[in-house]
Amino acid sequence: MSGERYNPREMEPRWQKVWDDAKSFVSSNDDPREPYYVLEMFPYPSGRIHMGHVRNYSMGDVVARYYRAKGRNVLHPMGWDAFGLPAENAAIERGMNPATWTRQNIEAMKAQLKSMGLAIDWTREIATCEPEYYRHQQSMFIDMMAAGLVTRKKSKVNWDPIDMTVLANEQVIDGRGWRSGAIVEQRELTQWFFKISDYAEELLEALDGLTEWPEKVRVMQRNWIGKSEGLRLLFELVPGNTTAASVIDVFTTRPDTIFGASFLALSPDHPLTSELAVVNTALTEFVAECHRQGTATETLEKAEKKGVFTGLHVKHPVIEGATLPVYVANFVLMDYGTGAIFGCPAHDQRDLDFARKYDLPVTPVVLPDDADAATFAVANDAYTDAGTIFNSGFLNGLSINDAKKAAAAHFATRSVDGQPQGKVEVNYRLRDWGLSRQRYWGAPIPIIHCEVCGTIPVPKKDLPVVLPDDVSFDKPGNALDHHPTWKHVNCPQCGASARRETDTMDTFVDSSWYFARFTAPDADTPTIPAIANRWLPVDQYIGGVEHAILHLLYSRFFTRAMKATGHVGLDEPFKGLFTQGMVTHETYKSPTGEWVPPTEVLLETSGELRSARHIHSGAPIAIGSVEKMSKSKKNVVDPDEIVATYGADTARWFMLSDSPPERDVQWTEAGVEGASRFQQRIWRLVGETIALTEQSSGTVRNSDDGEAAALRKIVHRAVHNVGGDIEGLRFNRAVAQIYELTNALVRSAGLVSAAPAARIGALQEGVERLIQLLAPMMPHLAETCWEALGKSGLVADAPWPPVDAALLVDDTVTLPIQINGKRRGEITVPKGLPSAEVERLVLSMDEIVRILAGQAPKKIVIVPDRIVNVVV
RNA sequence: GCGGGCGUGGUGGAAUUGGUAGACACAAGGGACUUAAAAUCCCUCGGCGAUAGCCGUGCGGGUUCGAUUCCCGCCGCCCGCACCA
Repeated sequence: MSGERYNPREMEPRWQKVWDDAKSFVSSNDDPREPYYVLEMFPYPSGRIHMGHVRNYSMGDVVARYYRAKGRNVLHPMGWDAFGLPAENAAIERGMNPATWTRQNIEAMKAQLKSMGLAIDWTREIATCEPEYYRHQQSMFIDMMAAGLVTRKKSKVNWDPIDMTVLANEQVIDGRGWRSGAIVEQRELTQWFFKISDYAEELLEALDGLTEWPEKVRVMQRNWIGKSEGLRLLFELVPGNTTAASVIDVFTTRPDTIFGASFLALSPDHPLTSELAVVNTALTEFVAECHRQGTATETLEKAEKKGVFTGLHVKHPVIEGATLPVYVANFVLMDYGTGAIFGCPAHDQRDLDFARKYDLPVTPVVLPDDADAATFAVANDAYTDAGTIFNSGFLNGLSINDAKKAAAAHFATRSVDGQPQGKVEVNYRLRDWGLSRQRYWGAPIPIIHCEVCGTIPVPKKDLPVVLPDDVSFDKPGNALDHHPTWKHVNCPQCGASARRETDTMDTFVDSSWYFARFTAPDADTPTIPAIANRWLPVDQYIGGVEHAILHLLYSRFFTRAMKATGHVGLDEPFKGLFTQGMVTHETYKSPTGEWVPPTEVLLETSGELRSARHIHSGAPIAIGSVEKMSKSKKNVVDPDEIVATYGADTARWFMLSDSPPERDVQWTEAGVEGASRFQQRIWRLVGETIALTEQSSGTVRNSDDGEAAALRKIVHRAVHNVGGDIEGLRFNRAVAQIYELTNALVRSAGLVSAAPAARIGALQEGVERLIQLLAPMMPHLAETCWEALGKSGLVADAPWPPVDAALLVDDTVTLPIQINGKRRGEITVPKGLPSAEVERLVLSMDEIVRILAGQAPKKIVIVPDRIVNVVV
């Protein structure tokens, strides 16, 4: 066997079959060992895996295989986020049934994933588009409805005119649909909502407990929930106004600045605005203009603060006899607070811009600590920092915080319109989760609309509500709604003819609980709570940061909703979260400016200079910037081709090397070649080791010498470090450790032939450990080597090698010697040698005596077993 | 604008609580083997000097015996949010 190159194309399928036949990665719910649940975000079955998947699943697989070796009962499943629009688009473009298209894609991608040799329990595979899955989702929807977690309401919603469906707030990015990129319109529709806002405070507070999540994601969620504490304040309209309303309700976080109020402003969408606009044409025009500008404009920040006076005035709430004009202003949002504000120009930049434009008074009421009350004035920059309240009657002299409290207390005791004028209120930016989608390829919402009985949940015995197969997509819009018979049913309560809900659920509902379904994928109920509670929360969840809000926030809510309805017993679904970086690649452009795929580019180097030309035409190619792999820039590398050329292990190894996993990794041909060479190097090392062992058979293996002892130390250290790095998800460092160990073993193998047999024993043991360390990352190669070394069983089943703690510590230590902080030499001394002794040794060294040249040290700093610094 | 992160050789990146900066890898250069190539092996590889010297972790200060690490002030890049009252 030695001398031959390792052939991954031959060995990889072989081991995949062995693992399959041995059911190596099937996990049992009855296994008494401590469970460990590792999960990568399940893929959308687009038809082909991409390098991002390879990176994601390589990481998860290392974790899964490592904890298996550590003796944990590991759950590492895989499924398909299988509902969604691309299937419908394929149906429209190719006349294929969405189910057929999706199932074909799943088969193709499953074969690709299998070729990666992942340690996945395929017996638990689920696809969200199968009735066996979504029936439970429908059942939970009904439970959640009964628990008051679902509502149906008419509201302004985001309408995507290309995908012809409603989108949740979280799915609108910069005013555009997250999938289609179309500018989103506002429409009034009656929709189903999950009451996620009921959990705003809980979802916010629990973020502090998610210590194994990236800070970045927690901050993003915190901002998204957007808590602010303030005061609801009623302003009385001055009698004689042209409206039936008697008060305007305002939300503020700065009640301390109330004495500086100089106007009120309503949102263009405020009900009072609409009422007044009926008779006020200037206002009507202004509102229309605001709507034209919309929310899509990216220059909102720079947009001029504009408004129209309504003709109304309100009483100033704390200055007797004073009134404030009421405007409609373009910068006031209807969907935050009450849709109305009071403007305090001196201490809010927007209010100041507005006041300057319309010549409204600017009265400072917060005095900076170093300013003079007699001269302090606000010019073009509002003062928003700390200070003392002044110009403010009963609030004078207070700090901002004390003044907030005092103002709140004041308004709580005053009454307007028969209610307290001021009420402390907490506001959240988080809106309820609109889940209705006007599309076919999703889980049907299990509701029947009856003229007599109203909206009635489908009785559970009638679940699932199955999507019809015989649909046509010849008309735009919702194919379910166009189906000739599907929606016509009888009311389950009164029997009268009724209409099925034709909206389907947002696909983010599907992905909000799949991790729980994996724990009992064949159960008759959505979960088996005792089993789910044992596996959950997911110990390590791995995926892209693009789901920081959408999927991860929804899942956190849904888990709570499942708890409220008795399906699980926990709040947080993911204990550890890791967000991996993207896979990038150089981009290439032809002389005519077209993108050229890497497969058509021939790279050349002469010295440090790199150039490229077209592989066929020879035309020069410009090497462009490094970008995320994307079809549009054609800088994608197909995992299938990599697996076919180099094997899965090489691809996995490269994905784990060099770049820290949370950062982007650049795919390069040279890098893959390097990974492939390393694979061969391991194989040669194993071959050499076997040859050496055979030559020395019969000699005593356990005698020892210094070389062998040194090698053992290196090996144990590597085992210790690699384990720690995998647990900390520092795969790049684990890889570097393995390289170092390999280098040491190769060196040792080169020296061993003329050496005592003891060294062969140490070498052989070291190589076995190396193979075990390698096994989570290059599992096929590791099995091949394990077998060649004559080890019984699979390395996949071998326990993680124990570490002899005694071998992790040295009995001597090399101390750097600094003179005035600069390294001037080193000394090797027994560990723990008293400082006085170290000092004596150092000062007697020729080297040091020479450099000191007779100067007497002022001070000698000795950090035991660390460093010596001589100060002169 | 607000929030988060980052800045180290030609490149990706290492560096416990402040303690030998540049591990490991890639690229490059030189050499060995070979008829040749590939593969493999050996050597060099932060800069300037080239003797045992000096400088060096974005820039400028500071704290310290000692700073990539801590503090203050700048500059630059990336990501997220963005009229949130």
